[in-house]
Formats: sequence, C-alpha cells, structure tokens
Amino acid sequence: MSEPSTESQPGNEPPALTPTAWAILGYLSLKSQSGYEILRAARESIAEFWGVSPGQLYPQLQNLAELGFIQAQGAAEGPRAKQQWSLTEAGQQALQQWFTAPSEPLKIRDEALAKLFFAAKGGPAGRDSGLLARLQAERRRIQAQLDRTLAAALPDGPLPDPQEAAKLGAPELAVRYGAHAARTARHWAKDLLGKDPRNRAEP
Amino acid sequence: MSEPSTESQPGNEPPALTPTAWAILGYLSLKSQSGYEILRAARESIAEFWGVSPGQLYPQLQNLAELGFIQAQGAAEGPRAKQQWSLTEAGQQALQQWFTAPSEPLKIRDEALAKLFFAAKGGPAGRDSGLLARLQAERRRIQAQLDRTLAAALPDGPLPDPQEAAKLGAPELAVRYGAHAARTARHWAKDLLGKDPRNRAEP
DNA sequence: GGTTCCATGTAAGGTGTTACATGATTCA
DNA sequence: TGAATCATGTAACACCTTACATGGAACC
Repeated sequence: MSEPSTESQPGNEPPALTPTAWAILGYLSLKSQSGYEILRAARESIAEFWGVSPGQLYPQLQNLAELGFIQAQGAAEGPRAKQQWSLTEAGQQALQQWFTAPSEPLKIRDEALAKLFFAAKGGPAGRDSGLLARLQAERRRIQAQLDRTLAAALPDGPLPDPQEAAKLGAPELAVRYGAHAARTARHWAKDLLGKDPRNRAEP
Repeated sequence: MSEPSTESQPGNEPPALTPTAWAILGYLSLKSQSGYEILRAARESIAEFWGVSPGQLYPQLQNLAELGFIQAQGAAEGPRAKQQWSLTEAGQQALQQWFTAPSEPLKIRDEALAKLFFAAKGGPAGRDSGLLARLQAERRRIQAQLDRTLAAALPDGPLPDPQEAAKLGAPELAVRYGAHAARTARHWAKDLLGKDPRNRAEP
C-alpha cells in the first residue's frame, strides 16, 4: 500500500540470484549469446574474481528463463542444439538494481597465505631451509594474479574518471590505475594514428 | 621398492585434507587448545583469507583424530565438556608436508568488482548517475580489506627477511612490507623502552 | 534458580567444481 | 564415414554458512 509504484526502481532490492545468475545477466546485457559463449567469455575475463562453471550455468539459464529475466531467441531445434539467449526488460531492471545494491563482502581463499601464516608463527623449523623464502615466492605469483584480476575489472575500454580514481587512496589501486591509464593512452594513440595512412609504421 | 624409506619426508605428498582441517593442524601446532579457541583465533587472524566455520570445524576434529593427526588431551568428561586437542607426531609431519607442497591457486569472489566490470562495459546507462563512482568507492573498502588480509599474513612477530621481501617485485606487497616494517620497529622500540622505567611515558 | 556466556555438535540448504554423457556440427 | 570440436546437460561430490539444539560453568 505504501509503495508508490510496483515498477522496479533504481533503489529497490534486487531479486535474490546466485553469482552465476548475475554473470549471465551481465553478459547478456552486453549482447545476446549462447550459454557456451558466456562460459568462454567468463573464462577470459571475470573468472579470476567471479567463477562461472557449466554445472551452475546451464541450470541457471533455465531458472532465469522461468523467472522471466531472459528468453530464448528462437524455438529450440533439437534436444541439444545451440540456443541463443537475450535479456528481457525485467532482466535489465534486475541488473540495474543489482548494480545499485550494496555488495557482498570480498571472499578470499588463499592457501599460500595460510601456509605463510602458520610457518612464520610456528617454531624455527618452519623458518629453516628456505621454506619461508619459497612461500614468499609463491606469494609473488599470487600477487601477479591479483594484478590480472584488477586489470580485468579496469579494462582498456570505458574509463573510470581519473579524478575519482586518484582519490581512491589505496596505493595498489592507484598504481594499477596508472598502468591502466598508460595502456589506454597507447590505445588512443594507436587509434588516432591508424586513421592517418602516413603513420602506419608506428605501432 | 624404490622408496628409500616409508617415513614421511619433507618432499612427500601431504594427505588430502580440507582447508578447515589444515587450519586445525596449524593452530594446534602453535599450542594445544580446544575447538572453540581455534574458532576464535581464526576469526581474529586468518578469517579474511581462510574461513573457518563451526559446521566444518567440529566434524573435522573427529576426522583428524581418527586419522591420528591430533589427539584428545584428557578423556572427555560429559557429553559436551570442553575438550583440549593436541597435535601428534604424524600431524606435525603432515603439516610440514603441506608447507612444502605447491598451493592451490588463489580464489576470489568479489561482487563489487563484478558489478564494476559489467557497469563499465555496459551502455552509458551504467555510467550515469554516479554509479561508477559509487562502485569505485566500494572498491576502496574492499582494498582496505585486502590490506587487513595481508597484514594478517605478515604479522608483527616473526619477520620475513627484508632482502627477500624487497625482491618480491609487486609494488603492493612492497608497500605493505614497508608498513609492516614500520609497525614492527615501533613494537621493538616499545619493548626496549619498556624495560627501562625512565621511558614509561613514551608510547 | 535464572541468566549469560562458553562450548560442542547437527541439520539444512546453497554454492561450486569436476567429470562424464549426449547430441550437433564441421571438416577431412 | 570418422574424428574433432562445439554445445548442452547431469550427477556426484566437496565445501561452506547459517541457524539451531544441547549442555556446562560462572555469576548474580
């Protein structure tokens, strides 16, 4: 009764969906595609911080279709024919509500860090024989993965505002932003130069 | 036949245990304690990157006891009396093997990052109305959590070698190491000064 | 004696991964 | 036609979290 409207509004609660389901809506908002294409795209972009596996994806496609958030592009031909999916109006609204809602806290499972913790805390046995050094080397590998993760979320294409990013405070993110800005500048330059045949030699 | 010995050696494969089980062995290697104490300790230290929940902990205590990696300190008195556990020789060996073995890859589930990804990729609708700015602000919060996570693994107490840490290369970890070193220096100073009554006023 | 916190344990449900099964398509 | 790859789907299992149930201990 007190609700001004039943139309979903930006401030409304998003529906309760699984992580995989949100990934589906997200990818279908970019373009209509099949489940398999979503799987491949996810593996190449968000996999590091937002895992998507087939065992979850296909059931969720059915589920989202029943909820009316996505719809099959054409009638399915044959039992296992390729099926294109597209986002519905309701799905688009749900996605916007998801964007606006507060996020789940970050979850990490980092085995190398756990080992480092216990080995460093434990008796001198742990610190013998280069164990700590090797664990730290493993941590460097993990850190590289974190870099990839952040790079995936700050892609070359659409830019966060530099002034916003500069205010973020966390040194790591600032560094990352610097790298990102440099990369983007290269791309800009490449695009601009590419339009002029005189500059074709320049990478 | 070709194995030189059946005694477990540093290079051997560790037994297949769940993450919670390794946490138990790790904490019992520091001191004998009860399941509840492990739960509390984990909440205050490794929780950010190595979750431990009661629903997993108590069954795993039984499991590890059956495997002979831990043992009950005294006979259980009453059905739900407090029970102390300690690490066995076999448990200590398993832990050492775990330290030495390669680690599972880092796993992250970061909802704010996923939103940022799709909102930035999507149409201009995503970039309207300060949405991106708000998502970036959420990222700053997440970054603070990452800082806490790393701080937990580089505690004040036992130090990784500064020269090793300096070689890590990843700027974020280097920055973190700097903060850690500063904090440790403060603690050292506090300890040293504390021994001399003339310095008691100094924090 | 009742309340509060300590402490162990269980049940239910959700999430996720892997491996496999099956059918379509393509290309040699 | 056969093999490889695309594509969908399922089953089994591992793990995790939450919420709850139960009992002991301490304190008023």
